Amino acid sequence: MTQVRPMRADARRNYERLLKVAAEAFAEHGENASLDDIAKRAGVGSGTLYRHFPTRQALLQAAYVGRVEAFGARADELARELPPGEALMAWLYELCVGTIQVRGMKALLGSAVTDGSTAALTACGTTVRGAAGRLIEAARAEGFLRADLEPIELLRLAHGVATASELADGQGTQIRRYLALLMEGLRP
Amino acid sequence: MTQVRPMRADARRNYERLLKVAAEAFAEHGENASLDDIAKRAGVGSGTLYRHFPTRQALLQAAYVGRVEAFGARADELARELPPGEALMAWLYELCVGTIQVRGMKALLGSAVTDGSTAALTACGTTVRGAAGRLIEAARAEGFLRADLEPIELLRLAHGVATASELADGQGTQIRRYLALLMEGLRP
DNA sequence: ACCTGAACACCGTTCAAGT
DNA sequence: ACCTGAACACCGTTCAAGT
Repeated sequence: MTQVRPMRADARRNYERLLKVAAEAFAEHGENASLDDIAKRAGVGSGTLYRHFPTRQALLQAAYVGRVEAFGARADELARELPPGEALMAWLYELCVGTIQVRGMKALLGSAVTDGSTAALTACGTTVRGAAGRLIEAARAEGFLRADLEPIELLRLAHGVATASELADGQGTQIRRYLALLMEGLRP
Repeated sequence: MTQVRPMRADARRNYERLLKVAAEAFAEHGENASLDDIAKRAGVGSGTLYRHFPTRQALLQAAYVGRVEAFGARADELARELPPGEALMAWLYELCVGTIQVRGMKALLGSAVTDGSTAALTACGTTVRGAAGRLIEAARAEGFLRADLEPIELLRLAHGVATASELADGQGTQIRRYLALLMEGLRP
């Protein structure tokens, strides 16, 4: 493993300010928020932004890792509170809500379940696939889910449900309905 | 009704060249193809492009109306050739393939089934909703489809299936599978 | 009536100069 | 080692001048 030397104090400060501002900017303007604007608002030169985050995806990912990991933790929480079928359903619902309502999240979660994704993105992908895998296994054991469905496939279909619901009214009012229709087709 | 005066010869020539070039450009670069580039390739000033097509959506729509109408005609063709359930399935399949493979089409079909769409876009929406409506009614009469599903909702869900399949491998190899899973959940 | 293309504002990205 | 910001290439959109 390559040891990561601690950042110089000013570098670390800039890094964190960039993340904070980026999260705000993506939330406000979506995944295409101006990078130049983010740098300016963080009080750094644009070169500094590129030094820390070479691509837009890298910044987007860094800005939202926390939220993605929260989804992972939430899966286990729901697994403790609810019976398997309901836990899976509740988690997918929350995931879809986040996909639509947290602007920028859709792009991130989308590429997290895309076939040829970069290694960097796989961090989010691993988290979310792991969480889904645990819920799915339990739901399957109870006969709520057919056997021939990979976790990543269910995540893609849920992403599709979020997309469909977004087309409906931009909010998430149809998520429950569309999710129920989908799950109906995924029974054993 | 407002009578539309015929265009001046040079205007009509430019209009058609723009459409032709735009269809190529969108197919090649997707819905965000450079408008400036389209104008240049069509041999007109950028102002001329804006005169004919005030927004990107207007150009996208004009460039692909033909294809959308072909989907409408194709629905009736399939209805004649196949039993209702299969006709609906086959049509949705072709629609999903188009959504993924014809770059730029996804944006257009998406906004055609979006809740608060502009009047201009509703042209595509009307065509595609009408076609879906006819197929759905027949499939429902034969007991292939639950009663509480609007045509536009099925179109949104199909759009979701296309999205999910796009995440899988960028091609359409998973469309049939995901569509089958969806339809399973839409039975009466 | 219609077209042209310069002009403006904006954005992403790179890199030489600076500390 | 890290930061800055000017510089470059590109894009969307408008509009005065031209036919």
